[in-house]
Amino acid sequence: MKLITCGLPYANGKAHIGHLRTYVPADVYVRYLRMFGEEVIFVCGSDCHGTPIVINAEKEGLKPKELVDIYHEHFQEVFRKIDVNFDYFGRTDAEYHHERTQEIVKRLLENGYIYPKEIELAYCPNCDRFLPDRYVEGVCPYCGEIARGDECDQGCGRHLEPGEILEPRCKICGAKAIYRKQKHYFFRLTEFKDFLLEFLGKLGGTENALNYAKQWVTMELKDWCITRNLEWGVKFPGEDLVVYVWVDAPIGYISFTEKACEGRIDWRDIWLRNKAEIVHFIGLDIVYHHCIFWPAMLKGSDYSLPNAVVASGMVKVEGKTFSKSRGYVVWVEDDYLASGLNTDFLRYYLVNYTSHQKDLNFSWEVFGDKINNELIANLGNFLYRVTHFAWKNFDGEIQAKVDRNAMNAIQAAIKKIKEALENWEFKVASDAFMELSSFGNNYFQNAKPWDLIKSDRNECEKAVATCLQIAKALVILSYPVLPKTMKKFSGFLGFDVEKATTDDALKIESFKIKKPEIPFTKVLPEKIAELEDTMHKRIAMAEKKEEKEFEETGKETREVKEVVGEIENVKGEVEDVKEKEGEIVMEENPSEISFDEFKKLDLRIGKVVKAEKIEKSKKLLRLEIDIGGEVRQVVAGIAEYYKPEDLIGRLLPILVNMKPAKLMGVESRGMILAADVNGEPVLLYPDKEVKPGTKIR
RNA sequence: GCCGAGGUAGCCUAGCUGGUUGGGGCGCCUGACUCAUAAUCAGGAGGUCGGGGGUUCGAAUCCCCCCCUCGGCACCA
Repeated sequence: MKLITCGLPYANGKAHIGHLRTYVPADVYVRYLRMFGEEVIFVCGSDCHGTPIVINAEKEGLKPKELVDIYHEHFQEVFRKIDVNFDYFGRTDAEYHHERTQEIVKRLLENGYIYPKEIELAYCPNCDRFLPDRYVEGVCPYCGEIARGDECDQGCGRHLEPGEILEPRCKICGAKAIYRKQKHYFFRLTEFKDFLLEFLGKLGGTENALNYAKQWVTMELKDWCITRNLEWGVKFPGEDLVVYVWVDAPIGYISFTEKACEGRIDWRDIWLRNKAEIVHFIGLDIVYHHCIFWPAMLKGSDYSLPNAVVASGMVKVEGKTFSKSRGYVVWVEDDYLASGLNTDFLRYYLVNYTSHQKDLNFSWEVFGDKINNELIANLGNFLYRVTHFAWKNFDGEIQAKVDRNAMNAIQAAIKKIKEALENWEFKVASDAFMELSSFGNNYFQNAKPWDLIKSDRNECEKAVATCLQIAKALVILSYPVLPKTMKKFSGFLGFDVEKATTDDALKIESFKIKKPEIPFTKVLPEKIAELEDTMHKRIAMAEKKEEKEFEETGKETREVKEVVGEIENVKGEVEDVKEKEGEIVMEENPSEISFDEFKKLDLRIGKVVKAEKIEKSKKLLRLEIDIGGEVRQVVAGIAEYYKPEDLIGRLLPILVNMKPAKLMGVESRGMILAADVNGEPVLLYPDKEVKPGTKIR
């Protein structure tokens, strides 16, 4: 028995092609396993907790559950339409899931892997909330430099425990933060280091996941704070706290298994008695949670451990890094489903484009080419020409007389698929049936049944029977990738592929063919053009929006912008995860400042007199800048974009009364102002030559 | 800078425990055929296997150095 799970979609946004990159191959894998006679349970569900959901719901004027309902429904609908067929698709805000989570937390407590610890959390009385580390600024107790909550990032680099920092201030409103003691709970991750090293040595799955995980474990592990100050989530037993999302989310794999097993099997066989192979399909961005936190939690609560973690590579769109905010995104519902294209096309593209571990590039042009020239021209055409020929010339009644070579080819395809699955190579599996289809076309072409029908009806029947056998095998072997189409087409061949196994592909029987229909309709070039157009418009709009935002925020100080920017950070997948992990996410602050406040900024034009790279750093330049009679040393993170020699003699706006800081051991007294274009600094220059030291206002 | 994963024809790639002329698919060119969704079949052009050294009778494949891409860590006041 095997349990296959997929990383839970976070219920605060719509499904895009990046999601499908892991769900579709997982579904394909499950369907193949079943076809090979394996008993499989396939579960997934919505991840419903966490701060971003609470905040998003607030923004929309909804309760968290109401927001979750929307996206839970959305994902279910998307999966249904694209034939990703879970045995159970649950949600982590369900009662049964809360129970399971609490049970596991209790077990961890009993086993001594969770301990309480009073921590001092910075709290801003003005904003009336706890402040996450990065929104706290104060003085390092070790070196006296300015530091942020969790780390003396500018001075000695020491890690700071909550409460250590002196003179804490709220970075948002500037008010003095106070410390409030609060009891939180920690998971003893550090005790699992040896276990994890051993465990990862035998864990199966894709190398991309395993290599990362091994790298993490060899580095420093820290005990993990697993409680949060929130209302929304799984209550921590006996406290007015909620369990951290990343604790309860993977437990969904267990709770959803329970539901999927109801009335059939005992889920304990899987999760407590180790009687099933457990495989997690995930995206590359959540390897840490699945290879480190999760196995440690399972181990600590005496549950079964996963056997494999299969991580899919990243998705690119039109050759560019996937990015929602920049418009490089393909939405499943609004783009693909709305286009009316066969959903099997997308499945084929996602599975067949490249190896599961590698980056997948989604391009509408390539999509059209692959579908029309491979899937339809080769496979679709073969299925249709053969069945159509049999129906037209033999009334669909064909006696079983199959060429042995063809049987060998089918056998070889099955073998190739089986081996490919063992290596998580879904492209190779789909190539196997495409090769068999080529074999079929070849066979048909060489046999020339259209000639034989006139000269030797018996020989002709043999050729057709052989091709029909290949067609039947093709329907069966491609069904996991193309379920919708092959379900329908198997009807023309007189069987139901949903009930078929790979053995049926080798079973020789006479055929009764019904009048076939074309399995796929071609993707029209106009359709591709239309979809590309939608995409280009979206990208253009995103660029415009970015410019506008820049204009609006351009007047603010960089510091304010940074803080606001962090909240609005939606550049892509990975950042979503970071956002989800954020300790306590702040609400947006309108951050209007008065003229008096503005006057506090000593902005001037400076002239670069010297510039050099700081050794051992990638981004830092050490600049000496003439700010009018005085030469300041300033460190700027622009080395990736500007050469030191090009900067000498140039004029720059500079914030002179910036608090001094140390970066890589070099003191910086001042800050260069630059436009931030997707993280790329773009320097600004005065319109005319002005004297160094000229005030900016 | 450190650590991973890669760099093979226009594109996606196989090969990577060294050994006959580096395979396949898409695209491209030519021919054949007409059962079929201008589909199919045959043939062909196209590669200094990132660059440079080295080991070897022989390297895409092993060793060293370098370059580039992607990702993680450090770091953008």
